[in-house]
Amino acid sequence: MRQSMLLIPTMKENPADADVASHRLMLRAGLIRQVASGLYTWLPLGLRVIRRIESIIREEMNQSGAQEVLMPVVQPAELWEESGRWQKMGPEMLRMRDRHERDFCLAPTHEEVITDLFRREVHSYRQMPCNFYQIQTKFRDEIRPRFGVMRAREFTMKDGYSFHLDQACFDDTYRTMYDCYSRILTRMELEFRAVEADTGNIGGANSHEFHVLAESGEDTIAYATHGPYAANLDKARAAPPAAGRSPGDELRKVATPGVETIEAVARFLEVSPAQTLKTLLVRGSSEPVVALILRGDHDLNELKAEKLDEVADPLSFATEAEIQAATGCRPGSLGPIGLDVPAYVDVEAAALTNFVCGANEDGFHYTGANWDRDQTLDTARVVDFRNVVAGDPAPDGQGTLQFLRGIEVGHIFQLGSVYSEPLGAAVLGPDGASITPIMGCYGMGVTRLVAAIIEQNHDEVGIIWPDPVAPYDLHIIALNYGKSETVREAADRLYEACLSDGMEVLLDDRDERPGVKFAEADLIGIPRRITVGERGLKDQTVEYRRRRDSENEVVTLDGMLDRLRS
RNA sequence: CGGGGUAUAGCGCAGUCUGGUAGCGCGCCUGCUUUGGGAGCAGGAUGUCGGGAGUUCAAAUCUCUCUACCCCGACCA
Repeated sequence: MRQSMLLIPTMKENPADADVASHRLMLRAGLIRQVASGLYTWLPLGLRVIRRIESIIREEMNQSGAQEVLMPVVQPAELWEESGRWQKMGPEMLRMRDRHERDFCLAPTHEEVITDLFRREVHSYRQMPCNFYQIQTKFRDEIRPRFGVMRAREFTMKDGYSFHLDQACFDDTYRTMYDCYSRILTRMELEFRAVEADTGNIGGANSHEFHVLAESGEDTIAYATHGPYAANLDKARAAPPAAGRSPGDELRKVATPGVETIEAVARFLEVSPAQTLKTLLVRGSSEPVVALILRGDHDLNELKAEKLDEVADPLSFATEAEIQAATGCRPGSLGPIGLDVPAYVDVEAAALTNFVCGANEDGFHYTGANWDRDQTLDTARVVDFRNVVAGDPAPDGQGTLQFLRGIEVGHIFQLGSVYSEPLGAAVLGPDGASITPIMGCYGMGVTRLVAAIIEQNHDEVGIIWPDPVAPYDLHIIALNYGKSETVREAADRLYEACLSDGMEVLLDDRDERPGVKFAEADLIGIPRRITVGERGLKDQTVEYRRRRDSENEVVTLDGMLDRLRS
């Protein structure tokens, strides 16, 4: 393609409202333009990247035995009523009415439609298993779109759905998809991690998220320094604590006037926060409030806590008034000893001896407190509900946990029969009995991948596309193309040679000054660049350089032509 | 939804406090010069100052109101 024919509106200055690198560079390099919050137009360069990502995904999915379909973006309410999600889905599902006053939605996902297809068309165990996928637009009315296409409302996703007669067959396909996802991300030259993830309300043993590692990522992932363990912080576990010292200290009630935070208590009593207990009150599922007791230096993991039987889901903290009503004291002086509400104790908090905790009386704390001697510990309610911290022992004992930031670009998990069951999808088995299939679901964010790739591949001056996803393979910079006959001839020859070789090549034939061309070439980030100028052509040479490198290689024009043809 | 912020030329911003008829840089157009890292000179075009209402002789500026967008917290590919 001749650059003079392409709309690549680059920007010299940084757009005011883009503060992550990928968003800034996508705007500056003319890949996207915002239309409204969370809605973007993809310009020619950006679209080419999407297409290349899609074709890698397609190749790998097809090779893994999945078949491509295309489902509608606009879907009838009836299907969603069958699954119960018309009611269950919140305002992130955009609903609308047609001219006949029928309800529709813009699809945030496609379980209902694929299950509907399956139940209509697949009737025999002989046709099983099935694995479908599509690459298609999703719409989710996100509360707060941000970071450009990283979290847009309209986005492109590869979503796949598989159907199985039994668990073993599902497990097999799950593994295949896991490997497929790993290959896709590897082919894009991304540094990524597959991590154990929260399965949400669907359950099932298997769920993995695929995270592209980036400081700007919205997720925290924990990984073991000397083993395979890796998990989203939401779900990460640590090895249980060793037994503590034997209790020896005397229980003492000390005055701590006005000292209410863990930091203040620890400073005031000259102990480490790790030697204190923190007592949080949240709303209960049956009781008005439930206590969650953690070690002072640990944070509550809200997802884990939410799953505890007696804790209300979704999790919500008790207000100060509710705390006063339940305990007669302010939040800063709570503790387990003599506390008259149901309590869960985190395993690490349960392992403490001679600890400091609130005395359930304003302005007082206990020191030298011990479980069982001073307060009975209900072992049935000793569970893990804290966030792991860096340095915790890995759950399998292989090293310690460390943190990384990640961008979630893929998620695979088991759906069980939560869609096949209510929608009545079933096939007949060899014995004539009806079998409700187990389903798997496999998502990958295509447009998010564009941003993730840039997060990992850029420098101060622009994008550095990895070869497999670059919008063009080669950028020919023709200096003074409009005026110099020699430059034009040489550049055209190179250009034609590339084209006839089936290479994707961009020829900068514009009437711009060299500085402009170089700066924009760096910004756009096409991985290989040939500079054609009169200076080199005097000796029949051109310059070749990879975007990642800083040095030009001088090559004869004929040598370059040979190289391109080979 | 809660908290914070912004809205002035295509982009980035000043002007708003202290009302007086809109400006800077980049970009765009024309001409000349220049041509290996975002050129120089000269000339030029472009604004319902986010919308509406109000106060005033006079509003980008003051008041009220609506809207859009951005940032920080709960969702997710």
